Amino acid sequence: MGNATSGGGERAAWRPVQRTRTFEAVLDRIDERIASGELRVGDRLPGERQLAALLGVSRPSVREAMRVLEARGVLTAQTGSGPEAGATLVADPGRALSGLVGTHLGLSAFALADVVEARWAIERLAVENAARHAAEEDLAPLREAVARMREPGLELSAFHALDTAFHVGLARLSGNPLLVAFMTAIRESVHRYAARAVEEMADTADGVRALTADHERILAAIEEGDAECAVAALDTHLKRAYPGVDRGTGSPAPE
Amino acid sequence: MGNATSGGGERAAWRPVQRTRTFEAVLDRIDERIASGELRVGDRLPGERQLAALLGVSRPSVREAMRVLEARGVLTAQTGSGPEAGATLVADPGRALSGLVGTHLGLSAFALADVVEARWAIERLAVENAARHAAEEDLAPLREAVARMREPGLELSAFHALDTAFHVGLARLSGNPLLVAFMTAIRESVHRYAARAVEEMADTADGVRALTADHERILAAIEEGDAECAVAALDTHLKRAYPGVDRGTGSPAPE
DNA sequence: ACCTTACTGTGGTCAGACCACATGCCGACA
DNA sequence: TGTCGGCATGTGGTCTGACCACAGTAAGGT
Repeated sequence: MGNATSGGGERAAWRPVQRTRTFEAVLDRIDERIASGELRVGDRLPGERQLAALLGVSRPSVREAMRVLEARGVLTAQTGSGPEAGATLVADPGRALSGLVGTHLGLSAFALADVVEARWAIERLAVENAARHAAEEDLAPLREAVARMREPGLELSAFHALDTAFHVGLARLSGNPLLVAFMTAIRESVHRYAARAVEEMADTADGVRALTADHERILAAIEEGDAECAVAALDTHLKRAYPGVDRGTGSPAPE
Repeated sequence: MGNATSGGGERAAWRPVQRTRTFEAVLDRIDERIASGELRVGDRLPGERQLAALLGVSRPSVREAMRVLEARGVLTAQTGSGPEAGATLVADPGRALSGLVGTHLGLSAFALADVVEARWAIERLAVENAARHAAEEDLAPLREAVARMREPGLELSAFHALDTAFHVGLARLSGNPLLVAFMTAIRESVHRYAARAVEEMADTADGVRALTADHERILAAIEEGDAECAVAALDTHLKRAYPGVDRGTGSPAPE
């Protein structure tokens, strides 16, 4: 087709043939089977050599496609033999999103304030949903996290871990896996790339106490099913944790 | 752990040596330089062969790391020679997020309602920001998109393209690139994976008219800087476009 | 002065080999 | 009879070296 430059009467613009690298073709084949439901979480892909033979490509091309799927958080690979070995489909969007957001933070494509702002909106939604329809038994992990924050002599890193557990648990309560992925990514990438800076608040015993009290208020509001109050408590909490970022709260900031 | 079942007196758990694949090591090296600011958008990486030599690894390992960076939307590769050739750092989180969200949608790790719900929260924030501090000249693209929606005999696909342009443009007005990426990803992946189904609304001329009127209302509210009204108009719009999804609206934001 | 040609360096692809690892079979030994 | 050790097998992980298509660029011929 469009190879011949001979003729002269073409009026319609030539549609440029876009080069498709073979690993992208492999990716498409796998994506098709995922979209059609033939491949589900827990399924294993054929071995790299076999898959390469089946698709008529080389092993490196298959492997590059694997790396992309891994970067999307839908594949893990195990060496060895036996039923555990091979490439397995998983659903781990959190890790994948962390890498994405983290790298873009490093590139300054996102500012820290941008990320915090988006997180704010996401978490408001999560808290609201949690207050509306959270099952009683699902609250246990959150209660435990908050309780541990009260333990005396808590290490700063331990507090941060509990804080993460609390907020990710909050997202989990919402029942929306996308929110969980988002919260996981934000916590991890902000922690890795923005280092301290943001979490200086928790440096003092008073800060820890205040933040913990916020957590308790949020949790209490969710237990009572009071969405409005829960969101308000969240706003207070985030305003305390990120003093530099006013936006994202909606109305309380009349500029 | 439990690898060595021999001894009996170890009280500290063995820290399992985690295997680091060499492409991950390469990735770390590049990530470091990104995080430290040595590598910025627009910079080029050394050639694959050279980079392999510099890091003491093979070219395939370097290439696998490249594929991951590409999947994160921070790298593109051009063949040929000259100043345009080679691997260039970019910031294209939208495409990367699209692949991620799309694949997870295909895997049913996310439900369509989950994605729409998150989008709702994100777009509320975007619209609010836009109403607060959008520059007058930035509104032009949106005005044009809306105007074109009024053209008679509009193809369905054309309407969808304009619709996408409008909503992504809305996110752009917010000044938060993360919101832009998110909106791009949602539009594209929902369109690819959920196919029609969701957009049946626009099937009728009446539907198109109603949705276009919504757009005009949103735009008008932003022009007047009335954030509250803009968000309300957005809610109306999304409620109309996705009748099945009630959540995400929360309360009309009283406080 | 212009066009053509060959060169160079880029990413893209391939084939084939070897390694480390994990399992499971099976024979040797107690 | 039971257990332990080692081999066979198959997995992903890695490397080497080669070739291709492509896009500039410089040298050469007209």
